[in-house]
Amino acid sequence: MPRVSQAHLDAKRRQIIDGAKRTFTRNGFHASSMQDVLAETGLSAGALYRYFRSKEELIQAVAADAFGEMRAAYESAVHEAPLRPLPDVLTGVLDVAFRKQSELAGASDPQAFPRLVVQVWGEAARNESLRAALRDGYDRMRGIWGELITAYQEAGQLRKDIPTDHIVRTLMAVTQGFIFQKALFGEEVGEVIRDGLRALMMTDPAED
Amino acid sequence: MPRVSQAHLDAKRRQIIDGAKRTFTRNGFHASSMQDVLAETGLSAGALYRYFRSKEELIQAVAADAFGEMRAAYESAVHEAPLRPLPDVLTGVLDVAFRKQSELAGASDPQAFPRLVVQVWGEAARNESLRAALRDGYDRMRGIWGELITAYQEAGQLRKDIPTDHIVRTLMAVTQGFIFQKALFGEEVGEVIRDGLRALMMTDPAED
DNA sequence: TTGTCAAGAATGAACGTTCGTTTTAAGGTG
DNA sequence: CACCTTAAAACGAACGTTCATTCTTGACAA
Repeated sequence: MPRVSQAHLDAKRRQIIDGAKRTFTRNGFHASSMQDVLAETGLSAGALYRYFRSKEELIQAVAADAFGEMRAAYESAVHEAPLRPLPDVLTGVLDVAFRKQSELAGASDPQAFPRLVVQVWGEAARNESLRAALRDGYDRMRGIWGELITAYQEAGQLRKDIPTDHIVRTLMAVTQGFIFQKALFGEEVGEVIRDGLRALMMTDPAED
Repeated sequence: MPRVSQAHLDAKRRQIIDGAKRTFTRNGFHASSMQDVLAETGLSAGALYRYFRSKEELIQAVAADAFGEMRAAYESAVHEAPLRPLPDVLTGVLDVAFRKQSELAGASDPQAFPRLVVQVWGEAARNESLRAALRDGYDRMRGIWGELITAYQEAGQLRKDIPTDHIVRTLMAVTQGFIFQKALFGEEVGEVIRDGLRALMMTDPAED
């Protein structure tokens, strides 16, 4: 019989992941030492190693957590009012993702989450199993977004003679690019992405 | 008076950077040890440390080198035939960047260069001075691309009532997103980006 | 042309440090 | 008391870097 409740165990795990997140955001996965993580969480080595078998496992958990937040943002955009302007949809994805993180870490640096995401990308570029996990997640997103884009195509708002998935990947590329720009340069993104897409889509200026 | 020619010194430096590039591409900056780099270059520790004072300095050099190749690709696109279709311009940027790297490393993995670029992004997210260097480089690109996009706007191919820089940043975001996608998923990018932009821009299907 | 030599370039074992992880023992709870 | 959790010290391995030493180079005297 366990000495502490499951809820307590879960909370502890969360505490570790949150501290590790802050540490890794600040200094990357491999330039952060376990001692850095321990200092940030306020735990001892023994305590942490009860919940995570290795640094590798902790990295996986943090990366999965961060990616999960991103995926939730992408998927929530699908459930908004149908056929609203595409620029607003993309802006919404980034808004949700960035806001979510701020809530979690408590009024944190608005660049924090994008920076963590970029770290995850870098880690995925060298870690096959993380890369496979991201690929699965993105495949799922592409499927869901495919349905969304199909609706725009059938409504005559996007060309029908172009593969839906190509449009999806291009729109996702826009969001990914802006995550990068936010992470590195910190400038505001919402207005830019909305304007940029509007210009490309030749939306009638009178619509604004 | 030096005992060996400047050309020899330069070649040695290039040899180190190339070996370090391969190593860092494979395993990231901080998960690669100096011994990994030494094995890849075929040099001894002392030899390498004659050319680079520290691992940090080597990382900076490799990152600057990789970023320089990207910047060259972006800038070369500006000097192509004016006002050709924007989707082709973006495809051209990525083509140039990816081909350039293949030449250098000799018929290497087509994902190698995008992966290195993503590693550079991750490093920039935690390294202030590298981040500042990237910001300078991107600022310059934005300026040059601004002139390009202004031409499209004045030719009536893009809305004039939207800040040029917002369009530039959005187009750059597309390329950055596809670098990420290529790095992680390896799928072909040229066709996708061309199609995706065409769909967004509502280009008349008959044009194809 | 050849032999000599000073100085630069390269070597690789060894250094002190810090890494991720394990062990040990005290603390706390049912 | 019985048992689990935690803290803290300790571990061997691996890290980035140095340095005493050996090799290599090219100018120059003969």
